[in-house]
Amino acid sequence: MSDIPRISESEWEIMKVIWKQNPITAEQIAAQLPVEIEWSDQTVRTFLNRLLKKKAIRFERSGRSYLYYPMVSETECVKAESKSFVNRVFGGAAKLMVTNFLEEVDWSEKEIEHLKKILEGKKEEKR
Amino acid sequence: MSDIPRISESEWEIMKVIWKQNPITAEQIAAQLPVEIEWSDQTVRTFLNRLLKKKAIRFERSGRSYLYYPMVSETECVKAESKSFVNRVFGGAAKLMVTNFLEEVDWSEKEIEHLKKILEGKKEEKR
DNA sequence: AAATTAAATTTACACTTGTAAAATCTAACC
DNA sequence: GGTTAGATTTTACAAGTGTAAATTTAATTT
Repeated sequence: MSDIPRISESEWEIMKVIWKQNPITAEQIAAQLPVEIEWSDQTVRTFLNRLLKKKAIRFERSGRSYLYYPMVSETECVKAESKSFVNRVFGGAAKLMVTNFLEEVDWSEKEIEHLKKILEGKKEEKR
Repeated sequence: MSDIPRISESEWEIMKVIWKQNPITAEQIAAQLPVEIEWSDQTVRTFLNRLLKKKAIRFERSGRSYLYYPMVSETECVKAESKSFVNRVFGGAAKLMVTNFLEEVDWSEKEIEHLKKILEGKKEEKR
């Protein structure tokens, strides 16, 4: 198990909806896509079929329509995609990447405290 | 200027070499790709041509071959690609992403200290 | 049971990507 | 100046993507 299929950019949009709520029908998925996405219903169904073929999702028939379920977890996919990204862009140096982002992002004081707390926790673990 | 062309996974490999060293010939690029990449010379040249077409690089003739130069900076591209990644996978929540990585990665104590220092600096900036 | 109709499946088509082979160009050498 | 060898450019082709329209299937309604 768990070799994650490669999910395209558009397919990610679909997956995010399914992960948030499932089982879910094609129609509901179309309705819950972010407003800036303007796909015809057919387009949504095409992506659903491709995700089915890739075994990223499955369905059960219910009345005249299908109920879709994820077959891969969001965590797995996030991990796989992150790995691919870090490899491509940072040559695998996840640490460089995080450092980069820590510096780029505009953190509030509260967030800074939170991050420091995480680091403290990490440090404890090491003992 | 500076609307970054979309650079594919393979093209990134080429770009990384060009960024590290330029001007550079096609042959040198092929030679400097990581060992695990086994592309024929033709393949490398195909990617070079695609990058030329996308205006990600340019060339100057030198003797019988070309010298290639980047037209987009690594920083710009890293930023663009990071943005696309964070949008796709974390719905734009860079902070969530960083938090995620902070927790996932196995940091050494030294690194933890370094990160904390960065955060301290960030905090200072806010005053 | 036939007709209707909403949903899924198949087909379509252009563009990108991975992977080169074939063709062409041209700087250099004789 | 013609030949050649090395380099670039063009062409190729299958798989993946974005975007749907056309077709088929099957649950509902009459």
